[in-house]
Amino acid sequence: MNTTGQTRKEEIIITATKLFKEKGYSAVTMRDLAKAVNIRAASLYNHIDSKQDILKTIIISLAEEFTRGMETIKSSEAVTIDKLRAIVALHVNITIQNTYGMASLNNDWMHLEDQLEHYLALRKTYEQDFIEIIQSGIDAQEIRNANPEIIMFSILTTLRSLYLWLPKKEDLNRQELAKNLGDVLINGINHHRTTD
Amino acid sequence: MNTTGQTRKEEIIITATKLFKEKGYSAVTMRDLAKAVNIRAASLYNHIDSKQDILKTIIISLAEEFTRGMETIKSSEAVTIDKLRAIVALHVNITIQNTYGMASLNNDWMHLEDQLEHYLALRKTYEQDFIEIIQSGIDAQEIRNANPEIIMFSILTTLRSLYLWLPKKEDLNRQELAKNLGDVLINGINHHRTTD
DNA sequence: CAATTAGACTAACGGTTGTTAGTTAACTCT
DNA sequence: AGAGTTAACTAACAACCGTTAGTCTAATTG
Repeated sequence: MNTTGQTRKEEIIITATKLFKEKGYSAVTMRDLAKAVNIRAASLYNHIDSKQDILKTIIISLAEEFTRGMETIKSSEAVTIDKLRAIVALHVNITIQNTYGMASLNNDWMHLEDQLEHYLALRKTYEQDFIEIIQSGIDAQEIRNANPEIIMFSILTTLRSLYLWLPKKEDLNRQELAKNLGDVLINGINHHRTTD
Repeated sequence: MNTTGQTRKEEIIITATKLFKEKGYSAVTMRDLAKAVNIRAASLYNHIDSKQDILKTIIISLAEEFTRGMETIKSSEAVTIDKLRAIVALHVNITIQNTYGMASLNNDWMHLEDQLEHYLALRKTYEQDFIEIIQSGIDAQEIRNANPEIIMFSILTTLRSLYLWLPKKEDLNRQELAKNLGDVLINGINHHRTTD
């Protein structure tokens, strides 16, 4: 432990996460990472097992966090619109808390080796749960009868890209952002709503 | 020219674009690329200048295509909603025509070297034009008075991610997709529209 | 205080990287 | 038919990759 309350291992992983966001997993070398934490490359291995292991730690912990959040939302009693708002808030919260890691989750998952299958399973389940929520909202005539896959894609890609954009809007607090974003995603932008 | 009507150089660039989509620019080696076009790595250099040059070709041509499309839309006489629908169609069309390239445009632009500034300038202008269209729609009370940056972000990230999702929906034709996606993005998904 | 440990270091490994040089065989054009 | 061009090849380059081995020093522990 140092004065900032984080271990060297944590410092290495956090620094790696930042570098991975900037250049992608493959373009970051262990010497890059070492220089960023002011030690030699070989010294990294006193704290971590491998480069691959860093990526695994970043991605799997995030993916499992999303999975836990979705479980809670899925099993709640809320109506569909509120479940969707809860999903928006879930993404906003996780992204605020780990902005850099979201880049790896989105762009570097294919470089997972042992854990690739596990990750893909988590993602598939997440998307299935998402679609089921939308479908039940359509059935209850709570949301419009549009293609549920298009709806999910539209919302989910926006939420997955939050990490790109959120750092530029540090003035917005997370409740406000989740509210505004939820409004736009759910109610659209059209003032008159001509196609109903 | 071969029987498929494409030069060897075009074949190399198209193959590279596919590989870049799957693993990212940095993780694709010239030997990977050579194997995929059934020649030796050194032979690639009879057709292309460098690995970097391939990336430049992919990204800059796409970015300039978007810029030209935006110029046309911007200078048209259409109302805001129709301009936004035209932007959706622009992305759908370019993405259908060059699905793989969109991955590099989204994820590998930071590996541009000489052309990085040029790319960033194009992107900045594009986003500014986009925001101006939204703002004039708000002023004309055509679209809701929400944060124009959030609106742009929400729409643009969805459109930028189309390449991830479009290949799975080959049954949908492009007009239908542009229509459905435009509906969802512009009119939202809420059946009742409670927050107006 | 002696013994252990944690965490940095240097040196080096086998492999891979993008790329160049030089060669050769097959086409194209006069 | 001869000259020139195209596009493949082998061989090799210097640099860089992730990682290991072994060493040294300062802090921690019994």
